Amino acid sequence: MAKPETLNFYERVYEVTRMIPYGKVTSYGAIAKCLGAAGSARMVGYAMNGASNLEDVPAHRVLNRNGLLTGKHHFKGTHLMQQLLESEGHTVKEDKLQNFEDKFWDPVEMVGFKT
DNA sequence: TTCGTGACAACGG
DNA sequence: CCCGTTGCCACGA
Repeated sequence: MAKPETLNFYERVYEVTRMIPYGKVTSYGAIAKCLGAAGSARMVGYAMNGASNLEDVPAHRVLNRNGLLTGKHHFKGTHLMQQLLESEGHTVKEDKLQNFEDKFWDPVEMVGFKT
């Protein structure tokens, strides 16, 4: 008997990722924590794997806790993710987002979306 | 159901 | 800051 919530796990990630404001970024752990699955940060990225094709889901705004563009290799273009971030006013150096903490957007403080 | 995998995170050195 | 190891949980076969 699988829980219905687990089935929405991917949708959860997509929704949170979609609501990421322009010029902001977040981490997998933050999203996972926002969903109530703090220990499932890996699943967030796993879910994003299918989202990388969805333009509705700005997966390029999702980085690891260190601000590294860990998933850039999964995008259509090798450096597409970095260019997208730079296009939004960010600064990327060696696959690493500069001033990451300043641009970090915590979804937990936005959890009040309540569907 | 079990096994293996993974765009992470946290800890120790 | 970098490096290696461990834990985490959902998904696919």
